[in-house]
Amino acid sequence: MATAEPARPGFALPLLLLAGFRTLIDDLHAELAQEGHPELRPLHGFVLQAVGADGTTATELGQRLGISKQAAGKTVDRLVAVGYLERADDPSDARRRLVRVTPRGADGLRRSAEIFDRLRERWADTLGPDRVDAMEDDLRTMASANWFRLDVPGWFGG
Amino acid sequence: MATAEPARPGFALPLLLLAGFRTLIDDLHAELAQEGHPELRPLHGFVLQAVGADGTTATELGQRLGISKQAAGKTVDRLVAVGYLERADDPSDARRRLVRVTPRGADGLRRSAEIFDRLRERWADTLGPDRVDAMEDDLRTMASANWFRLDVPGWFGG
DNA sequence: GTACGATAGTCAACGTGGTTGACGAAATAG
DNA sequence: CTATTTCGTCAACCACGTTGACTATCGTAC
Repeated sequence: MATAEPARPGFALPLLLLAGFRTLIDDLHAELAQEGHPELRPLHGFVLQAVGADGTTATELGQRLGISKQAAGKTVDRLVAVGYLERADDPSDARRRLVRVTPRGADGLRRSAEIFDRLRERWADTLGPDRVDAMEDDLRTMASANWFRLDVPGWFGG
Repeated sequence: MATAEPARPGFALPLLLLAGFRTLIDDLHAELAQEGHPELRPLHGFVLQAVGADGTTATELGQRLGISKQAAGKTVDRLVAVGYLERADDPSDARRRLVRVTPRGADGLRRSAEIFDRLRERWADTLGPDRVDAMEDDLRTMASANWFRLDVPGWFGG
C-alpha cells in the first residue's frame, strides 16, 4: 500500500519516460526533415531498421515487430509509396515477395543513427556522461524483457 | 558528427526510454486487470486523470490533452460506454455537456495511483532510490517542454 | 429586443495503424 | 499425385487522430 502522499508520486516516472522518448523522437524528426526526409514518421524508422540491410518478407517483418503479417504488409505498402522500401520477387520462391530498403531508405537510416548519436551527446553534455550511462543501464535492468516490440499505436490505444 | 562506432550508440536511449515506459504501463494494467479493471486501456488512465475530480467538457479536455475537441469527444464516448465517465447537462449553459468521472472511474484512478507508487518502489528497491530520483530529475531537465500531450497514437503513427 | 459573433458539441469523411478471418497460389511432405 | 503448410492479399472491422461543416446556444452590442 502506498503512503498517503509520497514525496515522489509514482505516476511521474512513466510520464517522464514517455516525455524523454518523445523529445528524442521529435528532435530526430525535426533534424531529419531538415536533412531531406520530411515524410519519415516515427514508426517508419523502426520499420526500416527491422527490415535491415539484407531485406526480409512481410511475414517475417511482422514477427520481428510483434504485429500481424497483414499489418506489416500495409505498413510496407505505405513505405513503398514514399520511396523508402521496394518489393521484389524471390526467384527461389514465387510465394515470397522480398522487401528491401531503397537507397533513399538507407540514407534516412544512416542519418537517423548519426542524429541519435548527436542527441545522446547533447544529453551527455547537459547531464554528464555518467548520468546518461546510468540511465541506460538502469532502464536495461528494469525493462529487460519486451525490447523490440513496436506495435505502439495499437498497444497504447485499443 | 558522430564517431564511427560509439561505445554507446545513440539509438539505444529512445528505445530504452520507450521500453521503460511500456514496462511500467504494462505492469500497471496487469495489476489493474486483476483488481477488477480489465477494460481500462493505457490511454484511458491518462484521459481520466485529465478529466479530474471536478469534471470538465470535451473541448477543454481536448485542449488539456493536445488533441481536437472531436477526438476528445469520441474518446469520452468510449469511456462512457465502459462506465468510467458520464455526461451531464450544464444547468447554466445548455451548450456545454459536463464530463465527470464515475465512481468506477474514480476507483480505477485511485488504484492506478497506488499501483504506480508500488511500481516506483519496486524500481527503487532494485536500482536504489537515488538512481530513480536521478532518472526523474534528468528526464525533467531534458524533456521539460511537452509534458502533458497524450496524442501518442496519432503522433507516433501518422 | 434583436441581430450578430463566438463557443460547445456533433456529424461526416478520411488517413494511419492495428486486428481477425478467408482465400488462392506456390512450396513441401507423404 | 495428393495433402498440408506457408506467403501474400483482400475484406471487414475497431481505435485514434485529423479537418470541415453545421446546429444550438450564449453573450454582447446596438
